[in-house]
Amino acid sequence: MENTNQELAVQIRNAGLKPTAQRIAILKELLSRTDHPGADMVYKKLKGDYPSLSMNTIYLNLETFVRQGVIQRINNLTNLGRFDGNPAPHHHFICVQCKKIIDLHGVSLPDVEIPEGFDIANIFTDQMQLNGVCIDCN
Amino acid sequence: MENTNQELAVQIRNAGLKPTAQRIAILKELLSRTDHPGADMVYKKLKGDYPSLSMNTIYLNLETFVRQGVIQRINNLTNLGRFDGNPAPHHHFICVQCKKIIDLHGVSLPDVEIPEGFDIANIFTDQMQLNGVCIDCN
DNA sequence: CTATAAATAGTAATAAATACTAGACAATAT
DNA sequence: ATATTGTCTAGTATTTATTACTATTTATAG
Repeated sequence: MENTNQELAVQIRNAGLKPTAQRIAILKELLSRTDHPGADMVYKKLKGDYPSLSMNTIYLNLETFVRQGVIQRINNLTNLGRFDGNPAPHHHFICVQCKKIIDLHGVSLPDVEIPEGFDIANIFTDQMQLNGVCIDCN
Repeated sequence: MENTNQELAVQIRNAGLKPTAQRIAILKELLSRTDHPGADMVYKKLKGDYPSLSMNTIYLNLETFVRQGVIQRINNLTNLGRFDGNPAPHHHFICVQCKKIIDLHGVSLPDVEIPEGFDIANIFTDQMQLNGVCIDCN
């Protein structure tokens, strides 16, 4: 179920954006792969077809797509290393706005569907990260 | 329940490390605050008491502490922005070793204790990040 | 077709993290 | 006490990710 450029253009226009060749290519690339790439991975892949493509364009458009709800950023959390003096497994809540991190205690196995060929035993079910908006930012 | 330098030194030595003044200061700082700081935040705080302190020392020792299980890194995930072409809320599994990201579907509210003054309504319970080790790395 | 507002490319700047090296320090053996 | 060994720190240099800036180009409304 590959998306045509036509369909992608419509999707982009519906988000209130101009469907440029670069945007279509970036979105198509994101939709065609399942590895949740970063900016450089997208760039490396598209550079062949669009030699003049700028890294800056990738960053700008990824951010624009996120803002318009066309895609989502997975680690909106923070690009900074963050540490916890307590090494015991526990959950963390991360405010997507101010990047505040709050401890959450209690242990439970979330009821998620486990993908084919995937071993539930290797998930640290006591070390989840929950995203949201903290009291202060709300 | 402030830890004494004595106690911290014991803890560091138990982890097989030399309890240097810098290490004690870094660990004490991490244990005394609840905001899960990054390297620069620790540095800024300690620079006053230890003018000769190097940023490099912070990085090295934080990593050393993590390796020895004295502290934990919260976003071991990745230092890269990562994106998902599907904007619909769903869970993600992240391999702490190879940084692979895998979609997990299904929605459930994990049974965690909510801290005082915290609003459960602001947690995106359908956008959790689960950590673990993927099949390939295991 | 033209005007204009938005988007891109390219370069430069910033910031986080890592690499490297020389020197300092501590523990132990002599 | 002195020498020896290995570990740790400071300081600088590098790499890498990201953002900022600006001139040029492109898409689209009029």
